[in-house]
Amino acid sequence: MSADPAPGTPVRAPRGRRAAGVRRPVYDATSLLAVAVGEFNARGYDATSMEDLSRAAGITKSSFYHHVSGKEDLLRAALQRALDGLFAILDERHATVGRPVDRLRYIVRRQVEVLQAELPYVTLLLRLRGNTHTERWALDRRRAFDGVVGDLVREAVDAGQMRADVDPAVAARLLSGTVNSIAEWYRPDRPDGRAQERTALPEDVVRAVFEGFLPRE
Amino acid sequence: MSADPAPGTPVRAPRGRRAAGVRRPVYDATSLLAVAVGEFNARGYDATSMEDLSRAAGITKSSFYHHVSGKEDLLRAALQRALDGLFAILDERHATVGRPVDRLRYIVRRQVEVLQAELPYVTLLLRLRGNTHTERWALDRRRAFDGVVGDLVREAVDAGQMRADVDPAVAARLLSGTVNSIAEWYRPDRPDGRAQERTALPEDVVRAVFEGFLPRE
DNA sequence: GTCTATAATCAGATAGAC
DNA sequence: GTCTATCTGATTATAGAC
Repeated sequence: MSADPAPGTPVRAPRGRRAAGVRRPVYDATSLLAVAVGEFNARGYDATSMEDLSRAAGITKSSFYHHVSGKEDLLRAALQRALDGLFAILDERHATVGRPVDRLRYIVRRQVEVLQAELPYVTLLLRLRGNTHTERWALDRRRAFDGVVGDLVREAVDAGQMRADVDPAVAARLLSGTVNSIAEWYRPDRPDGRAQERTALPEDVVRAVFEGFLPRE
Repeated sequence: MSADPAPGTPVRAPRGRRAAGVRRPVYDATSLLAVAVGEFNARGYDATSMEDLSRAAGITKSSFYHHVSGKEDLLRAALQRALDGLFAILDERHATVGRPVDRLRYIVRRQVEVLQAELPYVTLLLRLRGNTHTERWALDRRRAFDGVVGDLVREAVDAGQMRADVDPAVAARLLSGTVNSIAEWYRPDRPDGRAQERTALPEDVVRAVFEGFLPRE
């Protein structure tokens, strides 16, 4: 911030001064990624321009480019984070040992938890259309994850631990679809006193999916 | 490419000749809508240009504009069709009389059937972000539909016809999410002999959602 | 009804001053 | 690190010939 403009300089407010009390955060690549992902999710990746992103960050497009290398790299970084979170589940102990149906139950619960914890990043992942190389890479990785879950469903059905009168392939799709659909409505920041809903949701999903919505008898 | 126009074919200038045997269909607004919706779903609405649409139809952009008034009007027409299909369900007899849980079961089954029958149009509806006035209008209508279903879930829970240990609001979201997620994988044109899957799917969904994936005892 | 040509605008990205 | 100014190409849409 320059102290005073030279005489004759158009009297502009000192560059970068903001409304009283509104301090611009000090950005780095990570915090700008968070801003960008928020915008991507609000408008859709393709409908969001670099201008939109920089405006959301409170700087110009050029300044934004000083921090990030481009729109698609932002996307890649966000999708990497989502995929890392999901694949980490598959390495956890309860996902690798035990009856297939119990491993499946565990993975579903953890999938909901990761979705809650990394909501914007997972949301972005779930909305990909596959237009660019980056999107197709992420879709492939996501399909690989679903493939592991799908195999587990088949195992559980074969072992008689899940109902056999629904095609295992269809069951796996419905299972993934149910979990993923949460990204379309779950919002962690409830202003009212519903904070505990967060911890209840994974168990609610597991119950609903495995036991159904009809009352226990 | 093509040697001669077939007899009776209007003799058009050589421009726009097509590969041998590839006859361009006679387009009207409806058939171009079908083409457009297919492209919208493949790439996303925002990522699809009018150039993409006209190329998919086999005519130039200008010719395409001769038939349709613009990109957003195509979207509106498609969404109208999807919404009409869904709202029609709510007027059917089994959706209006009987126990709440039975009406709900019926609506879910019919929702899957409409999704199958109007797949591209419903798919487009389910992917809206709300960027334009048209999109927000459709989202509002869609929320109204979900609201009716949500009220019915609450009624069923209050009547003891659905389990009460899952928040009715969450149950309604999961229910809608499960049904809607079908649009992301169901494809009516299976080349193999799986044609009957179409009639099985609605019942599979109803069973899975209401009874769960665990085996019957 | 289809075409070529083009207008008007906006996109992602960069140069270079400060 | 941020800015103004600009480049290049794509986008929606139209004009007007055939």
